[in-house]
Amino acid sequence: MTSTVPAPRFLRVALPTPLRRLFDYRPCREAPACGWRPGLRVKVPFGRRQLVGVVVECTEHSDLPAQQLKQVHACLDEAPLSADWWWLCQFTARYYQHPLGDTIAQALPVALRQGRPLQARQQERWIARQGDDAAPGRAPRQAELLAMLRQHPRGLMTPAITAQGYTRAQLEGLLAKRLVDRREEPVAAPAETSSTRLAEPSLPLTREQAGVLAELHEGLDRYHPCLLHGVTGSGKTEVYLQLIEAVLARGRQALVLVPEIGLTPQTLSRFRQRFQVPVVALHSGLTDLERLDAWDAARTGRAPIVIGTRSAVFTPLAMPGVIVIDEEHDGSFKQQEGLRYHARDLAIARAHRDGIPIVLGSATPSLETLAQARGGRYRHLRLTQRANRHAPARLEMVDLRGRPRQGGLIPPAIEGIRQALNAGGQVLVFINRRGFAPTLACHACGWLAECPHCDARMTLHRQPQELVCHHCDFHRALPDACPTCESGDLRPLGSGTERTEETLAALFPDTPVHRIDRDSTRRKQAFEEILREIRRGEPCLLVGTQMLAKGHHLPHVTLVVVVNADAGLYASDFRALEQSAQLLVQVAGRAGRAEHPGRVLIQTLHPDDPNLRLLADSGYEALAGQLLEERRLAGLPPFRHLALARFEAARETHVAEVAGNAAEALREWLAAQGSTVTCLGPVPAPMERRQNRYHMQVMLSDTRRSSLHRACAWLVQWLENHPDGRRVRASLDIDPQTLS
DNA sequence: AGCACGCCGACT
DNA sequence: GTCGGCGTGCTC
Repeated sequence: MTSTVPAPRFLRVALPTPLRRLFDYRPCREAPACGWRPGLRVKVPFGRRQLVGVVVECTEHSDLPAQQLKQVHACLDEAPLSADWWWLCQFTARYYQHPLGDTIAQALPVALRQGRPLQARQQERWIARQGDDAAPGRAPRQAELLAMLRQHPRGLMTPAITAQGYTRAQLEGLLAKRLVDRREEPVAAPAETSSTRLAEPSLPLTREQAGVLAELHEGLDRYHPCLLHGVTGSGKTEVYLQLIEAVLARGRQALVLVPEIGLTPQTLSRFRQRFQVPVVALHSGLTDLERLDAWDAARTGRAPIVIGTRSAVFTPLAMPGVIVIDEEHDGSFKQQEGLRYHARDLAIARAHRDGIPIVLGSATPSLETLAQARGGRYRHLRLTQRANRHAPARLEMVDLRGRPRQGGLIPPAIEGIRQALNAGGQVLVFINRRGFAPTLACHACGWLAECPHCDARMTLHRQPQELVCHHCDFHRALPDACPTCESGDLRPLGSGTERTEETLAALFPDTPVHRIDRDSTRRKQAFEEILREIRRGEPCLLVGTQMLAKGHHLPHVTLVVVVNADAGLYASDFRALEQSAQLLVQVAGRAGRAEHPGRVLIQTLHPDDPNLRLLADSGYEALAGQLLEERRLAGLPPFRHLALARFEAARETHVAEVAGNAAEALREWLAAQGSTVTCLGPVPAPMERRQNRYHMQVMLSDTRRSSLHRACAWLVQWLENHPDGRRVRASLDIDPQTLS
């Protein structure tokens, strides 16, 4: 095929390698129909292997002599990948200072990264011809099949038909006799067939919801960032649904991002039940090809609603209409390795560029989002009333000091549990450690079970009985005697979910106890099974980690016990308090959704902690205001922006040396530039040794993103060029979520 | 990151 | 005598 546009001499290609540069190639003879353009996928020879890359630039010049350049092997696409997707890749690579090729690789479904053609798989739908009573002559099975198909006016897919015991040959027979039609369509979200969009009517709105929705309707045709700040049970989801209804009515698409744990079958079915149109979900359970199907359905606009977790922010949309970020404060929106992007922040950039509204929903907004709302940059929409009008559960502090503990619980808490169970309620015991006990200690000499590969204690597990490091997953058998003094007096120290479960089972032998943590729900479906059991409403005890706190409707829980609030409240990380407050409020939101107002007991060694008191007496927003003030004074986000350079190597001396050199070089450069950027460190990372690798970090901060960006760019360049850069693994975390 | 090439220990 | 440990070097 010849193109009217002359082929460029060179193609500059981004490839999935950690190298921060592009590679020049000569175009192959066969140009794509559209001519060579940025955004086309190409297969190229690279070293000894073949890689799939994306054309970034078509150019007449290369820094290398033409004869050194290899030729593109083949062009994989007929047209460039979506422009909005391409823009987002470039924005992401620039903002996070990550190699473009690797960014692209993250933003593409695996199947496309591997060079599959950009199209959804097809399936066949068989439809009986209307108003035709003709029979297939002397073919009884075909007649039966035809009768069955006539009962399905919209037709059936091949697998559904063969599952009934019919064969392909019978279908082909009917087709040859022109008694049925065959239609090819994409597997995910086949072209829309229905004219009505709603499958079930919208719920009536409260006055508050209606007001919020009216404000959202106002901004449908422009960039309109909104914080939807609604207490648990105030009906945020209904607002999303009705907003999306309006977006669909304009022929546009909605992208909904939810936390990792939030993409449950219930969430999905809520959307699927409401809307007649295809709802496509992007979650970790999809196969590579299913993901490609979904991606294509979104890209072509066949799927009006796309729901997914963090990585779904990269899904291209043919007609973007709105982005919704549910539980926007949730930490799972930030990727914690490699390309450390924040899906919420990228979504904001995307909405801005597309000129569409974006709704950030939360009962406990992040301080970043709250500051934007307070500064008037985001519209602050509030839902203050629970739809069922019940008062929220109050937080009650329980003083841990000097009280005997059983499985982490002290007598007043145990008494509270007994009362709640006697009243027919369910009780949720929230504990932030899985395993039996945080560690094993020798009572003769004080020895503690430590991980040989990390600066961390090993956690004692009972099922199965062993010591496990939660940082590197190292397992070891339980010692019979202390490795140091040979005493046999080894005892578990502290409590984890397993121990609390055991204690509760002994204290309340007539009540079922369900444990919910990563270990007990490892088996697929196990979590769903337990949740179904819980929803039946019989009195029971639930012991769990954060998994339980987030997003699940547990209408029969009337008491929540937080075993130890102090771990989060007094952690050193600058976001610890914010996150603990969010978690406590979310946990409290689990209690008393039914007829009873519900109680939340918080066990703490510091019942008079001013932050805890403020949260209990005045609520999340009051505490958040206080925390924002502290952040301002401390020069922390959202008032200053941070970037963290992490250094890691097998040898302690190497990390210290290289990180030191890098920081020193950077400081010199900053001084010479007269830059306002602050550079702290290097300091050892909070857990310096992990999996036998040593970690140090250098923190950069500034009030202006632009100067921080320049400083990071310089540091990245230095690491690239300096021989030191190759002796350690260095990575950059823009807007780090934690400093550990 | 891959994947090579390149020089020193315990095995068929 | 080989298989294989991971050190360093390159990829248009």
